[in-house]
Amino acid sequence: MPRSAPQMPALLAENAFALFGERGFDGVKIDDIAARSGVTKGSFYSHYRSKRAIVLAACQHYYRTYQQNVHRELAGMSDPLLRLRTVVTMSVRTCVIDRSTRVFTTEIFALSLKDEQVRTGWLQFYDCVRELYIGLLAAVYPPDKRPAADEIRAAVDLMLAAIEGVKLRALYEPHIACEAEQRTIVDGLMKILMPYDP
Amino acid sequence: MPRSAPQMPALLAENAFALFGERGFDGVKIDDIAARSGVTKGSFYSHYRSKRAIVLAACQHYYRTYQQNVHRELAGMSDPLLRLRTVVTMSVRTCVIDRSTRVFTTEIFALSLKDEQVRTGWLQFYDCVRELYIGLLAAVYPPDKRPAADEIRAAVDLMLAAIEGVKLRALYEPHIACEAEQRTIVDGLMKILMPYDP
DNA sequence: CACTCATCATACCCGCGAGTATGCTATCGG
DNA sequence: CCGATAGCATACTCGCGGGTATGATGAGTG
Repeated sequence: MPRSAPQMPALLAENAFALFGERGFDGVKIDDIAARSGVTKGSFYSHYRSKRAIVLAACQHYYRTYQQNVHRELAGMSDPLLRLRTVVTMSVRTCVIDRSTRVFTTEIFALSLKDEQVRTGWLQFYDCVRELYIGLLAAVYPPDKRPAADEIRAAVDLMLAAIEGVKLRALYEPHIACEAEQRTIVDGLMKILMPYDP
Repeated sequence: MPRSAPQMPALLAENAFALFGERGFDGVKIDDIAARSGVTKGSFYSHYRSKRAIVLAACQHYYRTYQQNVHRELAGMSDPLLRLRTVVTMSVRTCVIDRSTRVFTTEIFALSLKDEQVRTGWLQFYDCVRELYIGLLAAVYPPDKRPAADEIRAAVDLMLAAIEGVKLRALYEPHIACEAEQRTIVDGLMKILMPYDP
């Protein structure tokens, strides 16, 4: 077998993700992805059947990376409130502050309008994130003071909706998407999750 | 001068808006827009210089139509709370329930990533809407019980952010984007605007 | 050492759709 | 009634980029 086989599909997906985040799906050609991975178009097509396939692969790469980062970060952390705030902070950093990811996810939404598989992939990821937040938020309260399950769910849904809104605002008012504002945003989101606590 | 001159640019913009809402910017060819307007590509280009130009024109058409609808609806209405709720309801109907507008605005966001003029156009529109909401919300309170200006602004910002989130969710869970759910959504948004009132 | 087959490179094809060149036509000023 | 011209149609060009055909290479296998 040739030189660089086993990592190549993953490498292509990773580079595709990076390029898509820079220039959007339509702004990236197969040749670009191949070139950045040190190969040419011909060999690209021996790993992926079409452009759509690499887009899907890039999505999977993003979903996997996100989850890995979350779980790595949470690994040695036990205080429930801190765990919650950590994940909120990560979400803000990933979805709002980081321009590349913002571009990528915005493009996914536009693509979801036309492509069912992209849509279901994102939905699955989104469900995971939502369940994660529900678990983290529930853990903050002692069992006897814990709000009803549907209240928790509603708070999480609202918070996730607000993140999308903030992400959008960041697109138009870039000054809110900087490190300095991060704390303000996180505080606002925490307040949505726990409206009656400090 | 020929037959149907003066309305043609507006007609083209209107049809472009409709088509973009059905199939997205890339899914619509100049020929489609021209055909739907009863002309051919040749004459299209005597009104608009490029595809980008018609996209901009379609955006302007959307912004103008939205504002006209709002002001027409509010015209004979004086109760402040009802005025606020009316506009929220219109926003939900326009942005969330109506699939075509949802597609159109989602595409605008993706395009805004690449095109400065599209971005500034949207920003201007968004500012108008925000100021409109701030005025409507302030009017609900009697002057002596009115919250601080920045509290009102924060509530409006959060509500608008939540609309974006709901719009996004509607893309993935279409069942929430139906007439039946409209009331629930509006109630939720009103609660964000006025958290401590019935 | 031959044989195989996955990986990769080179060189090509081709459809699509934005934009253009050119000429027709009907309305309007004179 | 007669040019002038804006609005329009027809028929083209052409670049771009996704996808393919074909052949080289070299690592594992018997």
